[in-house]
Amino acid sequence: MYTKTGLESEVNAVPVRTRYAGSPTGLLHVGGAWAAFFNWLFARHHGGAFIIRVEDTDRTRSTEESERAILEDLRWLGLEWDEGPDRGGAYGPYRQTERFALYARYAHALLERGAAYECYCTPEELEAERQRARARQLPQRYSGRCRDLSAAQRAALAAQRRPAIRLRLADFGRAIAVWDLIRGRVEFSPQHLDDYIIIRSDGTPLYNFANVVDDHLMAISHVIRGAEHLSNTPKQLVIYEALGWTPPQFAHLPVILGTDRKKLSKRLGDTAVRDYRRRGYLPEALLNFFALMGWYPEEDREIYSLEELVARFRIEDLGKASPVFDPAKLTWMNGVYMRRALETDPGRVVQVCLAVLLAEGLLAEPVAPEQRAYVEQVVRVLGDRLKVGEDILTYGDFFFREVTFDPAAEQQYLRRPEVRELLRALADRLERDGALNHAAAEAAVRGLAQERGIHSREVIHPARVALTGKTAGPGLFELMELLGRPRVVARLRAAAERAG
RNA sequence: GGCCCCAUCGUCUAGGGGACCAGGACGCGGCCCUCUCAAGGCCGAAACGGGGGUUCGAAUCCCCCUGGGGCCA
Repeated sequence: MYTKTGLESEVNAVPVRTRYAGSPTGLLHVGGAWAAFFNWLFARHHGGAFIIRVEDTDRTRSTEESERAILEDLRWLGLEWDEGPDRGGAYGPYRQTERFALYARYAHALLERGAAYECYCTPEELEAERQRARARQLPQRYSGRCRDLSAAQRAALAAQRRPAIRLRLADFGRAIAVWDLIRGRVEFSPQHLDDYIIIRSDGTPLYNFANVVDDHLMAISHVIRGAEHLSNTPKQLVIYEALGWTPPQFAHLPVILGTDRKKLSKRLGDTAVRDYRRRGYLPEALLNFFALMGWYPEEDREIYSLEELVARFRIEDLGKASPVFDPAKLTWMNGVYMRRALETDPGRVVQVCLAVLLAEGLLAEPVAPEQRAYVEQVVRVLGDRLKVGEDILTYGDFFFREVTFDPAAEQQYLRRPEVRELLRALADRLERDGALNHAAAEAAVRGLAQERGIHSREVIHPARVALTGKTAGPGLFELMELLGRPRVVARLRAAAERAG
């Protein structure tokens, strides 16, 4: 009955159409972005269409602002879609709240065919039922009380309240098999399934129903979604059959986990694409990283261009096990892309860093050309230390604001009796000289060290702390040149005051 | 509680009966480079959850257990 898919069958004549169906109840989650990416890859690989559908039936939690933010982040990632709420298409509307008439129509079709029935139980009664079942450690299933009401009973109840609509499922009579492109055949026995509500008494549709109606009406050929929906699939298949529809092919992706091995949650760090965007990650790095969760296009290789990923994508190659999201590896990968951009397109790195500086309030819009040029210089000096945009702050904040002394650094290099005098002497030397460029800075520092008969390190380390507040960072002479003589001299003298 | 899914280094994974005393990457440790850090180079520690089978032979196939995850308006 449900066998039309077949694992080994090539994608058939049906045009490939995939979709990302998210709820606009917050920012785009990395798990959602990951699923969206695989849908996008599959569609692009097959020259098909990628569709965005907004599942906003939960009106209390859905917002337009969230929808906008999600679309914006998807676009930022580069996952352009062919149809969606903002650009329309032949299968719209693309928001579920605009499709209620369709759900009502098919719910009634189900009712007429006897595949669904009206249920007059109240949410309170049902909740109480569940509580009792839980207390006795019994399966939490619907009693079926309204399944076979007589016309008279129904009329009596209808006089009092509006019914919900339930799908008839528990007495379906035979096993339901899901053919999953990743997992193979998964069989469910309807005895363990429950008559479930497809339309609430207030008329709003539930996920398992709206999803089926939309996927069918939008001619979705491949439903690629998280494994949390695998148990929903048999319930959905019953609707396809009752309505005489051919179901799409299914592929259930593993669920991305946090380092606690639980579903990725905010407690353990950033989980929204927006978080990474703000911190100065590159979209192509994010996508490359996503590709390596649950999939390895080739052996012994991690860096791929988008084109390569599109060309290689095969849904059968996806893994079944749930990957743990590892931000450290993402950061490493972003560094690879940043270094590459530094060589081929430094303007991009500047752009990413600029955004961080603006967000931090260290620069304000509009950014003047000379400010931008200054940032370009800082980026050049910081070089491959910039693994993510926000590294401009971790390694170079002192280029944009007064020095903040790292306590450990100060303790190690400024709390020495001879340092106060040494920094003053360096300031004196620099003040005497002309322009402060790399060579002049080096000459002054090395000259001072030689004069004192000490290693240049003895001057360099305290000077770095004096100028930057840190022990780590760009080369001293480069940063001195960029800082310029007035700031260098002032900071050396100020640090001398603190020292000793 | 019921049903379903999953299981190789800390993490992402390669592996689909002999090519594996298990390969790559991140992270971690050491060394080199060096004014520090970063990058880079070299080296290293680090895994087939357990138990039964099948087989001449199992990380690879089957079963059980254990563990993790998901669904049950």
